[in-house]
Amino acid sequence: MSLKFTIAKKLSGRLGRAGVIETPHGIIETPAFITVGTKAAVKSINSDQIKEIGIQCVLANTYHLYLQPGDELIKKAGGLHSFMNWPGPMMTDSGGFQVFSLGVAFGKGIAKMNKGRELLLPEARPDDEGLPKLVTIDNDGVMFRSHLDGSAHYFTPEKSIDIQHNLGADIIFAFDECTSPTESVHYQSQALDRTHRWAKKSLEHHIKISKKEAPALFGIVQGGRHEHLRKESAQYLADLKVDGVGFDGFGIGGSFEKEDMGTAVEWANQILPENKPRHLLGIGEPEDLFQGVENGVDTFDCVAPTRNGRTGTVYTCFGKKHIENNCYIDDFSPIDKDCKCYTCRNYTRAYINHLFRGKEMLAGTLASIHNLYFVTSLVAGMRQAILNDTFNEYKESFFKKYNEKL
RNA sequence: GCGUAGAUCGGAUAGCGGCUAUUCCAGCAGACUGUAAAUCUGCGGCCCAAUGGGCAUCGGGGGUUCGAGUCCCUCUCUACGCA
Repeated sequence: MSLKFTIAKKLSGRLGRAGVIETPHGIIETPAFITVGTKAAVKSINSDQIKEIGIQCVLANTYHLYLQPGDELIKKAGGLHSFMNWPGPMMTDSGGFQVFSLGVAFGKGIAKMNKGRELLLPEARPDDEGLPKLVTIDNDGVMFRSHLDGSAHYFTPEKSIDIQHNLGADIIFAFDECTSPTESVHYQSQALDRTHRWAKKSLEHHIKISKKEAPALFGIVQGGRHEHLRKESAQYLADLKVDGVGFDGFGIGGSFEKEDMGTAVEWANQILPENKPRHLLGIGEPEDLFQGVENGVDTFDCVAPTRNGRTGTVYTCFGKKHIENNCYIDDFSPIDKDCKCYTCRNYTRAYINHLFRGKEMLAGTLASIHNLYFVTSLVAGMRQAILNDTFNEYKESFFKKYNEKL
């Protein structure tokens, strides 16, 4: 519990704020975009590149690293920072998202963010036919069947915390159940009770095993798209104390209908204590980042910049583009002419188009560097705009171009 | 000239008398939000009163058959072998 958070300036009329989180491995100036390095690697990017992009913090994943190479091995390596040669701040996710992604969402087209409300209609819900069951939830924990080799693993809050302590990130998360928006209010409520019980167990166990250089622990707000559940969750976690000690900060989780995300975040942040950092889990498209910041989110992590980059979609100030499309074959301009990233300073659309068509590994690297720079800079710009009292202008001028879709 | 084997979408292939011609690659487009992901999805001949329907199509031509990419004849071309 070595986390200091200070607010430098608030966004007038909204919940947003600019601040600084201090961790044992350095500071995070917020709002900040944190990149995902699931298996102790930001896919296709090395540490020097992460640094050069301006990324302040990397989030790795408990579930994946527990399965491979094992948290004990990473502990033996001296922890994640040393193992992956990343000296800056780190977070680890608890495995709660895999309860969702390998569970209800597995193979059924339910995502972190969903478009349209059809999913909510019972008759439109996808069935389980022919799919392996990889997740079984009970009140004490979750049985995962490894997606790698089918072996069974039982995760409890205590186990997740143990693993995360071994991994050694600066900020760790309580074990939670990320639910699908297709679930009924009744189920969401039951799942929320479970997530709260696990939050308490996570905190208890964390305190019990913490030594001097213990990580900071964030509790995770759930509750789907229901105002009373989101608020109940925020209140419960805000009030939760074990031996007088509460969470160091909070995560906001869930799988959303696109239009529900902002309100769910706002409900939670109206209740969560102002003086502790709030992390919005798994959100990273520009429009969502703006919504998050306005509604009081300090940090975000998301796979979007790297996954999009690796699969040929690049962010530009005029919207997202498929760099592999044939209109870029002989386009010798950079991905984004105003971008200062390594990729845009040195390479053309034509070259990156060629790399993708030729299936060169460098394609994913260059596109990921650009996308990470784009998103990181976008959020850094939001911070600066809050500090300068120009947030609305910043937002307006961004979307004026971004939605033009040239 | 003779013999042998072939010719199926841009390329490579499957099919061995039966209804909707297979798959892969390339091509074109799309998706991706706490990473089952350097992955996945759709399209791929022509026509139309197009959320659907119609007509084609297996080198060319002819034939056998209720029915032919598939069997037969013939021509063309390709590869290999022999002169």
